[in-house]
Amino acid sequence: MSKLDESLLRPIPPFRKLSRIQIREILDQATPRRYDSGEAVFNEGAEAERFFLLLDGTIRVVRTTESGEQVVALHIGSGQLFGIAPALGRSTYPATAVAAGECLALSWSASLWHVFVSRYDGFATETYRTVGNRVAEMNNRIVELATLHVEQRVANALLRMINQFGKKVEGGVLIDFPLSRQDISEMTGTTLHTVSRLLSAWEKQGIVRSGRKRVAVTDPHRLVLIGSAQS
Amino acid sequence: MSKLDESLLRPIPPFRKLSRIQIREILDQATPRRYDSGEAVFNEGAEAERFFLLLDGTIRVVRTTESGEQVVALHIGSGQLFGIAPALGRSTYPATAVAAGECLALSWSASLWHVFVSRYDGFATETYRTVGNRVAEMNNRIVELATLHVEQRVANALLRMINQFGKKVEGGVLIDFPLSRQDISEMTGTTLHTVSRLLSAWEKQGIVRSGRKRVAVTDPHRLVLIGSAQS
DNA sequence: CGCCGTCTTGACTCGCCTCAACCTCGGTGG
DNA sequence: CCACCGAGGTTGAGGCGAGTCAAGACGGCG
Repeated sequence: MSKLDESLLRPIPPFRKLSRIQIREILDQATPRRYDSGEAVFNEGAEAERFFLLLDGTIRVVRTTESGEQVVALHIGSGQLFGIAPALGRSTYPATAVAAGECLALSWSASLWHVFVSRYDGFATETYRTVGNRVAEMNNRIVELATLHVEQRVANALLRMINQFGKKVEGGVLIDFPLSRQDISEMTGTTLHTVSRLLSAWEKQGIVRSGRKRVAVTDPHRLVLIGSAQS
Repeated sequence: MSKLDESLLRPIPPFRKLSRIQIREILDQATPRRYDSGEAVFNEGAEAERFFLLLDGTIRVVRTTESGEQVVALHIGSGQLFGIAPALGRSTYPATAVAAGECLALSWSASLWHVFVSRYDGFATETYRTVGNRVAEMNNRIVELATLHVEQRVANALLRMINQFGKKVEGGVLIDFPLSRQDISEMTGTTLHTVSRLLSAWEKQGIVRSGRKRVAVTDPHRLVLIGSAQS
């Protein structure tokens, strides 16, 4: 196994205050691994034996209902910790993490969590800041689901995606990982049919351009209007 | 100001491992206060200067959309910490906390948070366990809102309420704080009209008994069936 | 006693889900 | 190299769940 470079962790908030030596320690305990598109990193309900840091790619966090429907809880981008059940005193993962596109992640044994927290200055604080952001995001989704119409929810979901994972291309911003109509419907609590209809309509109006598992937004401002249209 | 009794905090998880002397220290720094029904403890967006422990009553945590609609994020029962923005690295409260019925709470300056965490064994761990539970609950609500019908969501909301705040009375379990149709609709993302119709129908079937700001469940089992009815 | 907040109930409407059929494209194997 | 196949996407028709509009009853509090 080739040695991991210290510069990998340097810019990531939880590790920002650490010395080169400390980062070396942390890296030496990490297990790197590649995941194929669609592969599960861990499964809902499984023992939370490890926690993860995504180095490259995008992770989709999914929950499955008893009746087999899927709901996308959130997406994780590179540089973010995930699977941090140990941080919240849980012994099992609350959701399934699936690689959306090819991914590269480090992982550590869950038993190291409290070691990191107590030994490394700023690690806990920064990590809980991340948790706080996710909680805030979840709260917003609850409010959205409870008050907005499907059209607005889909518009907002796309806007969130381009903010988090947008990549500038000529004539717009591309969501930089494979994203099907079905995926979007699972993020917004609707059906792939309705999403397809909306994207078709928006394409005609020049707001988005989309294809097989690919969505680019060409006119974000119009989407903002749609997403916040009152009543 | 009369001295608070140490036995108040003893049974509460974050303080369970502490000595009598430590609890005394903590109590001496606390400010107790009573809140009238409907009074706000703190407001969404305000500087998070204090964090709270609810000693008695029930707190409703509410978010307001730009268009003025309200969404109930969760309810807090006695013995729970709330307004713990500092724990998640936030400097403002993400939601408004309103007393549902008369309440009594202690509060501490936010600057004491990191003191508590570092000085008192088990405080951090137990608190983050609480956060974990709330995150799990939020996740469940997202899944519910995204996949279930209104009838099922209302049934599940009532079940959650009787589990958390239920009080046995003859012929059923009463939700032990004032809860209007409007409140229930704000918890489930629907309208007070629909909630009223559902409760009327359930009352005819002998599943609930309800009145002005009062709901009691007489047949929880039937509600469970309604709440998980497939398709 | 009168008023206002809460609750109820009917009638109507429409957003979005369901059902169904078909299209398109990329990958695979003969 | 081409034919096939299946996953993903599109689009129409129809129906119903639940929101909106509207009117009135109930009941607690000042």
